[in-house]
Amino acid sequence: MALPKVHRLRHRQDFSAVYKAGLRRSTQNLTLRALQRSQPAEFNLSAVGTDLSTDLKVEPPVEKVVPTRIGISISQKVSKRAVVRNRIKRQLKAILQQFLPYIAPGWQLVIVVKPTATECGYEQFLQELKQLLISAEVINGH
RNA sequence: GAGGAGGCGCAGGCGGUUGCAGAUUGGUCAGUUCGCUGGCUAAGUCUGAGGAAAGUCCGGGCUCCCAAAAGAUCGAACUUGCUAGGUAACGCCUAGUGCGGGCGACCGUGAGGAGAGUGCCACAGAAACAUACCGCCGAUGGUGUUUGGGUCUGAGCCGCAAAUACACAGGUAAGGGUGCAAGGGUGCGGUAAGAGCGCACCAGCAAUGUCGUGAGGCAUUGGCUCGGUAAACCCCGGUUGGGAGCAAGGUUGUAGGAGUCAUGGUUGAUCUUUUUCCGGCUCCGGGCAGGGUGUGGGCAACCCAUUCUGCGAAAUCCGCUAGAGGUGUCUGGUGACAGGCAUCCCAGAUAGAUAACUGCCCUUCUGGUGAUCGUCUAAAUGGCAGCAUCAGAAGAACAGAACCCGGCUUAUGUCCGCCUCUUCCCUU
RNA sequence: GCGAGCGUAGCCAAGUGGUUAAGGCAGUGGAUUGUGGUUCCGCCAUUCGUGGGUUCGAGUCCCAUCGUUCGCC
Repeated sequence: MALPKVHRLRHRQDFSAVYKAGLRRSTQNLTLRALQRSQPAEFNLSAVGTDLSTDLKVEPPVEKVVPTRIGISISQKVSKRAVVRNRIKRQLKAILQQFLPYIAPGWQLVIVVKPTATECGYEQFLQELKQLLISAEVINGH
């Protein structure tokens, strides 16, 4: 289970924009940074995804659904072994795949993994992510 | 049966469902110079990590810059260093030589020069590179005593002889002691005492012969003998053009020049030679650098193309996966490897895809059941081993491509599998 | 991708190849004091990250390896 390309944050500016303007929530092993991107002005400000914004500009009355985009940040400080880092990323992606339908459109999320997370399992990540998304009010009222 | 040595292989197999990435074929949207390009999408098809992908310790390919290439001398760097071969190359590999270790199979080896020079060798010791502390000797020389001889009446004297004392000059490197190390070792002769001073054997060195492509091996002869350290500086030999690295570089964008009046321009330095290099001069032919705007025509001016320099953007495209490629087979070679033929196409992500669950088979282990032969035993309804079948468990660990290859090193095993050899014990 | 440094007691650390590795803080034993502090005297490294090698001798020199820190693009 992994996220399709549409729902991923892919460029450096995306991440730095979220870090600059987004809100911040954190639990023991994870940190969530989130940024709502519903205003069209913000599209122009952020130099990201020009092809996407042009698509929207062509037909402004039809509210095309802006896809939720998620990035996962995990540094070498968490673990020096690539296998460990990749496993954590895959687990987080699988969880987010389940939550994706409940997330309000237009959010840009970055999940930062803290160095303590090496010992955590799937269940731990599931709980913490749920907690984070609810506290940031990213998940709309079902 | 027990212990050991060396080498090779494998990284379970075939499917299913869901999901991700790429390719292809469609569909659709946008742009278009009508060639196509890009985005989205999936009814389908195909493909999707490793033996180390790792560490980045070496060697290359590839790309750009210093015009390029070849040679000579000097310099610099490498830190390469027994020999022969293999390789695109290597500090890698193969086969050998010497030395060291092991009963052996086998293993290790940073293995040029200390007889070119300099430095260092703490403490101890006399002395660490040329010296003598204790000791031994004191033949010879010196001094003294005694005896004899010579001379002489005698005292005495002596280039006299013998004996003896001293340990003064001196000799010695056997022995003691110190040390990692004290100038070959052992034995016999020899000597005042000793000593390669002489001889025998051994070690080492040199020469000659012989075998080997060679490192070296073997034999003979010779003069007798030289401290260690070069992973201290260094000397010698060898190798190398330097720098940067796929974030190279191309493409694209943008800014500023040049658009030719130079007599020549280079790789660490100097010199020489060559050129399908760049540029210049002379002569001949062509042109007065090209295209456009402008103008009657030209000049000027401006724009484009060309060329140079600087800057920047984006993870859009190319580079970007057909290669010193894999597999099979034959030939040559002791071998590393080379050659021929056939056949195959096998990841290309870019905040970075390869995952989750599951079915059958296979392998191993544990337990049960069954039949039959083998073996142990005096004997078996008992034990051991194999076979068939059933049930359960395990199939892991180390670890994730990021331009690509060749090595090295490190990590790792389901009590993984296979082969060869060696030592000891028991039985025949 | 390219490059540079550091590992020495619980902590901070010095250390030309030559004793059983200098200090400071901390710890600990004793003395001083009626008690505590101060002060004074002691003790504390089974060996210099690990494994090989060179050397008579290695924390130091060489090689390999592990960990860690930092720089540039």
